[in-house]
Amino acid sequence: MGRKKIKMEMVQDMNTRQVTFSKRRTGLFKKASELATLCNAELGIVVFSPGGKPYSYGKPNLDAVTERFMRECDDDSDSGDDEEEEEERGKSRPKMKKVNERLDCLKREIEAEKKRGEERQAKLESAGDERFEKPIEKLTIDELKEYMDKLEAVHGRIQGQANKMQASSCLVFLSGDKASVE
Amino acid sequence: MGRKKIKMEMVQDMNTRQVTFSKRRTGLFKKASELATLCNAELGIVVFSPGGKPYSYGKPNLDAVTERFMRECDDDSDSGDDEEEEEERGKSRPKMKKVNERLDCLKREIEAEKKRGEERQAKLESAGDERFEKPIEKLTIDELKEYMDKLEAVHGRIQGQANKMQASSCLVFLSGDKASVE
DNA sequence: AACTATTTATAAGA
DNA sequence: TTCTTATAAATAGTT
Repeated sequence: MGRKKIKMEMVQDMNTRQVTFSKRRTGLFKKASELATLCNAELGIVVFSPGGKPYSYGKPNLDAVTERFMRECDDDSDSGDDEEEEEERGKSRPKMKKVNERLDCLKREIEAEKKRGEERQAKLESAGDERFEKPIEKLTIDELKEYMDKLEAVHGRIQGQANKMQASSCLVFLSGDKASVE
Repeated sequence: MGRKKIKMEMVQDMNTRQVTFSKRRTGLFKKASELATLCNAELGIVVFSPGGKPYSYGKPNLDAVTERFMRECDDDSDSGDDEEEEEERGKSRPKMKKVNERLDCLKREIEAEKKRGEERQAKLESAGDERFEKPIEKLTIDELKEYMDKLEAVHGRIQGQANKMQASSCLVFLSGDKASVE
């Protein structure tokens, strides 16, 4: 439909191709809008120009159409696509439903993990200094004795450690602040 | 473009509307395929018939176009949609990129949470009697002092507790084994 | 971007 | 649904 009939193959001249794209994209979107209006149909189009720029049209809007299609057509394709390679069917489409399920699943995992973590943290905290306080009232005499023995041992080790440390700090002090201790 | 010019409004007669949809959908898909061929452009279309049946066209196939659009056009809409209600912009589109980011983010959260959890678990397990052994060598003098103070305090409390317990055990002994101690 | 000779799409009818 | 065809609409090449 023009001065001449053209062959249906890629337009060679880059400039002409860009012009053709512009004109025909406009025409396509107009046709789309007419179809939508006349038949009260929902529809969405996405096109990438030869330069890679995206253009879209949608009624009532692209998102609504996309979502509806994702939701309703996860498994049934009534499409007339130009698909050459059919092999990896079912792997290509994102499938929002699946993605959302996965998201929910991950969220639940996180919650569970956090809860477990908090419980451990609580235990840890109550196991630290608390160890020196509450439990004691509930120990038997024998347990107290055992505990005492441990304390004595630690006490001794601490004394030793403290002595060693004081000794080295003395050395540091004596050697002035040029030397460092490993 | 037919025997008569028609008004651009929804075709009233249900039957005629269905026919119009069929013809125009065919025309639209043909136009789309021509645009794709002539300009070597990727493009995808989804239409819902008045009866709710979905039809799609895509080159090289719908999924490729959808994914590319999702990936590249999360924020820039060069669209000419018929959107009436603009209020909830940014809430409607699923936005695969965002979803994928969110997914990755959640995965990382889980990993981090699990690691923290394991660390806590490890600490918990080694926090029992180990507390009395390994850490000491790595404490500073000040920390040692603080630790000592705590030990002294516990020591005292244990003594007190032991005394109380011995006292009550004496009472128990004196009163025979009929009485019980609270 | 505008023009226009031609081609193409399609409304109505069968 | 498909075919036919008079007519409306789209557009290739030009300016």
